[in-house]
Amino acid sequence: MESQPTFRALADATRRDILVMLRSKEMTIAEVAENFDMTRAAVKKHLTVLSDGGLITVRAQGRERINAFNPAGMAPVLDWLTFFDAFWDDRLNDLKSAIEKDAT
Amino acid sequence: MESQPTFRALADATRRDILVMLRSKEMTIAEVAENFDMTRAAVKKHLTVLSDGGLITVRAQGRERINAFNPAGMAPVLDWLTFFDAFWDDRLNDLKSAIEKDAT
DNA sequence: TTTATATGAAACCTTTTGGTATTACGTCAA
DNA sequence: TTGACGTAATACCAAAAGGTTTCATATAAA
Repeated sequence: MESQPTFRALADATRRDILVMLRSKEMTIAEVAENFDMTRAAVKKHLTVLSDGGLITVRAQGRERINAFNPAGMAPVLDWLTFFDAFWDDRLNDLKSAIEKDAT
Repeated sequence: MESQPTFRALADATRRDILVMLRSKEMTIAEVAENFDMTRAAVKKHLTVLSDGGLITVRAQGRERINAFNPAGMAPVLDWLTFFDAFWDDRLNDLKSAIEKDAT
């Protein structure tokens, strides 16, 4: 699996913000663009990069394009991070409890 | 905490490779450079980016600079990833077992 | 059918990035 | 002290990245 496009997609703050937004709700390009101080064309470029990185899926609905967060796209990043066992070992409990707390 | 420099540092494949190398052994700039087909100056730039991202620490030892992996530098990335609870929920068991297996 | 809307796509611009080459500086060893 | 060595710093270059503008196309609505 080619992880480079995924890491590249996450390297930009705007794209990370888009992902956080899409995490809770699917959105059209125009809807995403409303949240940023840039043109729709620029936002569309970011969405393309996110799609190339496998982090979102895009489906057509009439003349609109529905962008949705794709959790599975995170896999390459997670796989890479598992190289750092000691780090994860220290952090795993914190992470787990954070998730469990959030699931309350 | 400013996470942008950390995400940026991880966006380049050469820098990720350097991190994997430093994970098991501290190295001077020249030692790191031996493993890549580029000049020491280029490698040094990558090390500077990694340092800016908090992913490595650098200490002087005579005329040499010892570069060491800094696990704590991963924190911003991990913190950001915890936004995606559902994803982590699906993957947590796999990750945990992978780590436990590796610790054998 | 006309017209407005949502997106796609290309051309263009500026800044950043990844790389080289060159030069200077501090340190170790003979 | 005199080189040799490891690194720092600078100038420079090509390509990629992030953005805008403009125009074309497809669909929705009047």
